[in-house]
Amino acid sequence: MSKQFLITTAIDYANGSPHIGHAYEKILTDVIARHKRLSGVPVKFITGLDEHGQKVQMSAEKKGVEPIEICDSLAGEFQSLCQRLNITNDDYIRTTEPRHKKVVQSVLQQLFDEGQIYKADYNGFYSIRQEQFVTEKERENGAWPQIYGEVIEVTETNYFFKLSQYQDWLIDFIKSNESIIYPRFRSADVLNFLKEPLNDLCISRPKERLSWGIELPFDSGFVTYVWFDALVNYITASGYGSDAFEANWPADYHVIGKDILSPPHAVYWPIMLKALGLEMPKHFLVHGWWLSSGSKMSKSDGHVVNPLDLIDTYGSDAFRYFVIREMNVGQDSEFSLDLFQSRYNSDLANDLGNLVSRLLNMGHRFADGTVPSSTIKEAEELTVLAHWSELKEHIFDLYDNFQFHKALEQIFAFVAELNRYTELRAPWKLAKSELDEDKQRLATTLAYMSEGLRLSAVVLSPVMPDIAAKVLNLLGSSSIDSYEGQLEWGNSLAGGTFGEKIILFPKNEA
RNA sequence: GCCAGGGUAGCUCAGUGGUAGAGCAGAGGACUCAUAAGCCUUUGGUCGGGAGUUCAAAUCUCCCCCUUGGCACCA
Repeated sequence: MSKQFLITTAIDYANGSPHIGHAYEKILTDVIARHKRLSGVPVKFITGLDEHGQKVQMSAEKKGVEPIEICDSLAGEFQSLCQRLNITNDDYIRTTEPRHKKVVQSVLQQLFDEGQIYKADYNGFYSIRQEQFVTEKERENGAWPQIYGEVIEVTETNYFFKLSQYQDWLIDFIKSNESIIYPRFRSADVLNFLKEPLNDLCISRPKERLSWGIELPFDSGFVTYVWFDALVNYITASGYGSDAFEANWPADYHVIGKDILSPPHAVYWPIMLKALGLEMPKHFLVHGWWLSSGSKMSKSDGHVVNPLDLIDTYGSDAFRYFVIREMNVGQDSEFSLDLFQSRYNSDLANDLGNLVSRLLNMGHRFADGTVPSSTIKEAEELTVLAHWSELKEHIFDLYDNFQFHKALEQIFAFVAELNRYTELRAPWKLAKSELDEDKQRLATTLAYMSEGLRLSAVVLSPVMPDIAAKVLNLLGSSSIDSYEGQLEWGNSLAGGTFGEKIILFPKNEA
């Protein structure tokens, strides 16, 4: 089995409902996965849910239910989000699954046997109310802030992972693999963090404090805590311990938010893998956040609009288009209903959707519903061909370098070119002419509009899979599962049947 | 406080040394196949502030301001 392209999202934490950040990360990862598949690369795409820990246990107690009930419910919500967004993940890993527990315990046992995990006392200040340790840094003028309630000094025994011995190795590794973190400037955060000596990592919690977790295989009085649970999901889902693992690992991209790069993904995780003798992931793709100063956006009525509601109102492809078009991967981005509607109306409805409408209408009216052949090539056609040639040249470079916002901008500049071409040719005028050359121009114009739209649909496929398929069907063609042979300008649509006229992006009266 | 990202037209953003750009919004026009869409033309910016380097700075250097993150046994 040859190596697959392995791409993962961070797994979501089961302590709240999905929001736009969760949706974005999945869409971004899905776009990359789809693009790779269309490029002919076998892909394994993993996402999932992180279910253990204090917060889940506490909210279960508060609600008077078992923790797993909360997790099941949230797993349903997150998986349903994936469906609504048309996410093509190949696996959905939940950290409460037996396969995961098995892997976690196996790696913990291995490291314990090798002496890389040891037992030690931890002395610190513990807030009974918050059920967590607090640090000296949080003390204000010698007193603990009120939210912590009573704070007592306690000594607790725990297990520690020998993180610190790998510090020099990690610094060297990151410095000598500059491209591992995208965008690169994020490496500075990690190296900055690594300037201070690392402490060994506390990886356990006594069961009296936390029972909702995976038991340490070598001490039933403890569960493992966060890192050796959540991060390990990546190798669990890659089939660690089975033959499949070879074909999957290492990850090509871990797609994560900027908040969890350092230290979890860029420090703990590489060191854990190093200690286990496994290969390093090839890249971390670090995205920014959606800023929603406009999250309470409806000025007139003051209602708070949940961005995820837009999926149902406008369709998943419109939502996918918006987040991919607006976000410069790595930077933060602004979200507002106005911005969404502006993109929807002008790019999707007016430019793309309307172009499809006018083509279908004219195709039935002036060409008996059959896609004509192009028979002539004059200046107008040459301009369109040149534009496509230019776009074809750059579009995949942009995709491969995560410049999706620019890629979409350029695809829609090409759609605008098709609108411009249509105006120049004015097929509605040509249709009134009896001249043979005008009939040829008319046929050619409809053929060019069709072919231009076909090619647009092809390159839009990773971002708007449903719309791309619909457009191709309306042109009498069928949806694609590979770019191969699809990118050349030609006459392949000729003779096909135009679909019935349809509004691809209806404008909602608001 | 330290480190990093961002601060460019009303809005969202491109643009890293050589006469300020795009899309949207606004204004005007011709057209009519189309989702009152599209097309053409056009208004609009002392490029966060200040100083410096240079023949030339949005772009390089320094200082400052605003903003978003990181520097937590936080997920």
